[in-house]
Amino acid sequence: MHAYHHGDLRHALIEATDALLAEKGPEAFSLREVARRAGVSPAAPAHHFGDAAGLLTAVATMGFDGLTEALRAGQARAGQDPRARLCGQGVAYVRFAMRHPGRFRLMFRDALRQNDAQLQRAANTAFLVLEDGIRRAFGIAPGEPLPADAWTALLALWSVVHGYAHLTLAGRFDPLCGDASGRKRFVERSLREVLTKVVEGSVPAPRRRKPTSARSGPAAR
Amino acid sequence: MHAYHHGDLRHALIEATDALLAEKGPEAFSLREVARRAGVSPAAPAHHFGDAAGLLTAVATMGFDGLTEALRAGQARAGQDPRARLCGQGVAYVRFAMRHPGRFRLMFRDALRQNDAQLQRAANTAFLVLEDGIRRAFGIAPGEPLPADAWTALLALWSVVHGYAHLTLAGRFDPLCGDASGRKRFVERSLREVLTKVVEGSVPAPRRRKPTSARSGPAAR
DNA sequence: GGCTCCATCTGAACACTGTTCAGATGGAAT
DNA sequence: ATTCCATCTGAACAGTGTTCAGATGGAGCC
Repeated sequence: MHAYHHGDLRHALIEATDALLAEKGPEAFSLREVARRAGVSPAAPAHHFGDAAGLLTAVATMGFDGLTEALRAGQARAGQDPRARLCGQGVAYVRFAMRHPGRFRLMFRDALRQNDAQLQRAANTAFLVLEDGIRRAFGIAPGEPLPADAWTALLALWSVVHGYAHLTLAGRFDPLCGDASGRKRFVERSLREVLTKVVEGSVPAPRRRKPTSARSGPAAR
Repeated sequence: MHAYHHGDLRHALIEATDALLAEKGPEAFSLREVARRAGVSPAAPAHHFGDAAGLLTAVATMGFDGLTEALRAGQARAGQDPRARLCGQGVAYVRFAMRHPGRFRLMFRDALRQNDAQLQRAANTAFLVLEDGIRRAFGIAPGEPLPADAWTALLALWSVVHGYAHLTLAGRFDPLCGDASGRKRFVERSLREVLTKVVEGSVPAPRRRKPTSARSGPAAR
């Protein structure tokens, strides 16, 4: 009954791709394999995504949306102190990468359609969460351009979490922990220290208020 | 006369691979294309490298050797101040990535034979240059284990340069500079600031000496 | 109801990939 | 001069992404 007009094959293909990515990694991706898993002919995906790159781009877009959500949650869980919130974002960034290694690595490949509008929007949204955190910490209103110090802090924070995530996934830290099994423990212990050092080095401490009220002033939205 | 026994086909294949990587990137690598460029049958590489992964591993190993050299040079060019030397290494790391994007991206793929002895040695050697810089800055003798602060600084520095390099190559900073053409200028301007912030935040200032002698004391080798 | 339309999916084809393997080749050691 | 053997070929196989004419069947219209 549903050999044709599968329902939403589009969604099924995206899910199958994500599953394949999760268990075999992005290098082992195969369009035919995905079609096989969705129980469909190898030519079927072309009609929905045009290309293998099209399908991968859709999955990566979903990935960036997930990252955005994770960053927001990590930020919110960290309380009100702007620097703690930035650390919360950083931890969330790396945790996201460790929880979805295939997805994460896919998101920064050039096998994607880099000029796809949806992808650009999703990636930019994730980036804006970080920028928003920086604005808060530096007391810059949403419209204003960032001063040099803020740019530097933004780049430093983004680079450090991205590098940490990428190096961890590439197994480059494995000789430092207990060879890939204690990886999680190692990350939980060392990442926080790295983050606080970087944040303290490039983001100014919040202006002292009486420790009674938690509000941070009229600059914050 | 040289249809057979090419001389050193091994070397020719490595060079052809590197050239292909430079102009098309690692995602477009093809063993047959490399064989074609070396003027040889598609089965020839198998005898020297066994596998496509074997050839790529050899190229990546060469890449790590080059990175080691670049780090040493960048460190030496920065003078005697330990923190300046660390910044010099960081700049060299990112410049290496920008000069050899394909090579660099290949070096952190999992299409390699990660347990290859040569590769591990080469990668570890590059890492040790960075560790040596940290030892100098913290005044830790080569045999001694690193204290927690030094580990944190090492991870922070490595992560930040790696993340910066990777994000730049992925084009993730292009919206921030003049869309991919001013990339070089942007990097030269912002990287240094990022690096000094991170280094100053996680590496202690050298103990004050009279500004006459440049020697840094008996702790340094 | 019957009808047409059209997005959706198939099946076969094409060019390409990595890998394997029996055999040709020719330099080097005997 | 002859044997040996690392080196390389050519053909084969399975698997890949992509294209395209045609089958399928739901949705909308008369």
